[in-house]
This record gives sequence, structure tokens and C-alpha cells, in this order.
Amino acid sequence: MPELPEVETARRGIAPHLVGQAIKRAIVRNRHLRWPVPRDLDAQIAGQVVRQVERRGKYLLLRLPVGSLILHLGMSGSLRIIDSDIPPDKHDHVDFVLANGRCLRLRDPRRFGAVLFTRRDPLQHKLLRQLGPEPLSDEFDGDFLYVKSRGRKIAVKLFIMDSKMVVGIGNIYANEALFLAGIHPKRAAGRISRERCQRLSVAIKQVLRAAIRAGGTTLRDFTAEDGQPGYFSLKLNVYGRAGEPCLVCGTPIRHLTLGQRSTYYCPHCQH
DNA sequence: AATCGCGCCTGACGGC
DNA sequence: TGCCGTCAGGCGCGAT
Repeated sequence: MPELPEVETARRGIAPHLVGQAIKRAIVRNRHLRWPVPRDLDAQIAGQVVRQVERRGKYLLLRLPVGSLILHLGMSGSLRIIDSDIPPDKHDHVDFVLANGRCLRLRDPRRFGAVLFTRRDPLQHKLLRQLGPEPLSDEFDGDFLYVKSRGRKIAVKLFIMDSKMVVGIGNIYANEALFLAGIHPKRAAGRISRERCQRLSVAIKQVLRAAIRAGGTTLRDFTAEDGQPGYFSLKLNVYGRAGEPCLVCGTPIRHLTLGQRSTYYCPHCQH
């Protein structure tokens, strides 16, 4: 499941192949993603040169002279740069055929992803407008977490996964960051001290940066089959390790469900 | 305003 | 071998 580090890795992988290239046409084989792919997608983008590939949270923005493509990989989406004559798999829903004979191909078996187009500022798009700060930016720090969480009774894990608070922290990295910060996932967000908010913000940045590094070193050039997502080569301390010993203290890792999502923690290290 | 739970969708996996 | 139930999860949205 692509989280922020995987999306950032994808951005870095595809950007060199796209920037300065004209999109000859868009081929939409299946419009039924999270939201319908616009019927006039091809008409909107055909002939336009990609100016920039940006990321905002887990959204990828392909900036064109007129408008922007907004892509989201959902749960199972992946992007590759391939020769445009390679026949599509049944889950290869959208192609962006480039002028150089290559093609940006979106595969998404579960179709939770999205391909949208806007002629306006994509950051003002309904889906992006209300997003919180980037977790790796200076704006996101212990003070930010502390101030925003005062009075909130919501479990801290759900709090840091709320994209209106801060973007890009998915389930895996939320679990891992809380372990590193020594905070119990169910603790009320508003009852975490300033010091521990600081620890948490540092842990979040640490986990995300490590995952981006891992993604970058996982030999992904995006010109062939997808490489592994970052977390495959990352040491996971708690995620998916229920019953196994904590790597710090040996206590069995516990599992619970929080907001319909799998949650893992060490009952000895996290309070 | 804050919080909670739903539903979209398919592949993997376990049990029989 | 095959069938079936269960789980996984990003995230917007509607309900409370």
C-alpha cells in the first residue's frame, strides 16, 4: 500500500521521464477508479508538455501548461514508465502516451486510486485544499502537534493519521512512529505532553525519511516492473508482528483494532 | 466541532 | 483442485 514514502519514491522515479515530454494522448481503459476518470481527459491534456511532477501528501501533481493532472495510488496503485507498445495487463487502467514512444502506465487492481484533472490551481482542489502540513516540512514539529492536539480526545494514532492534521502518515508508519516515540496508540491526543509531542514529531520524520531512503535504494527505475515498496526493506518494529517479541524489551507485541485498522504496539515500551 | 463507522475493490490466504 | 469466507486498507463522506 503506497504511503507517503512510496509516493515520493514514485515521484522521483517518474519525474525524469516526464518533465519536458509531451503527452500525446491519454488512454483510459477503465474509468471506474475511486472517482470516475474524467471523460474528456484526453481532450484536456493531449499535446501538453509536462512541466513538473510534484507531490502533496499522497497525491501526485503533473503540472501542465494548461491545468494539472492529480493522481492518487490508493491502496494498490503503481506507476511505471514503459514502451507504449507493451500490451496492458487487465489492471492497467490508464496510459499517458508520451511523444518519445514511451508511456506512463497506471496499474491499480483495487481501484482505490484516482486520476483527475483540473484547469485551476490543484492545491485549491477540493481534495487538496484542506490538507494539513507535510510531515517532513519545518511547519510540522512538536509545537504544532502539541497545539493542535489540545482538548482532543481522539486516540493519538487516529489523530496523526488524519490528513487534515498532517498528511501522508498511513497505518504502517503510524504504528512504527508511535513505537519509536514510546506512545500508546490509544492515548488521547490531547493528553500528550509537549515533550512527548516533540518526540513523536521527530519519530514521524525519522520513519518517513528512512522509508524514502529505502525506496530510493531499492533499485526502482520505474522503467520496468515495479520494485518493492520502501517498507519491504525497512526494519518494522511492530507492524504485523503480533505475538512476536519486542525488538527492544522482548515483550510480545500486541494487536488491537483502532478505527477499523490494525494496530500493533509494545505494552511495555509504549504508554 | 469532533468523532465514528461505512463502503469502495481485489488478491492473498486459510479451512474444508 | 476448488470454493468460500475473511482480511487488508486510503480516505471521503454521511451520521451522530
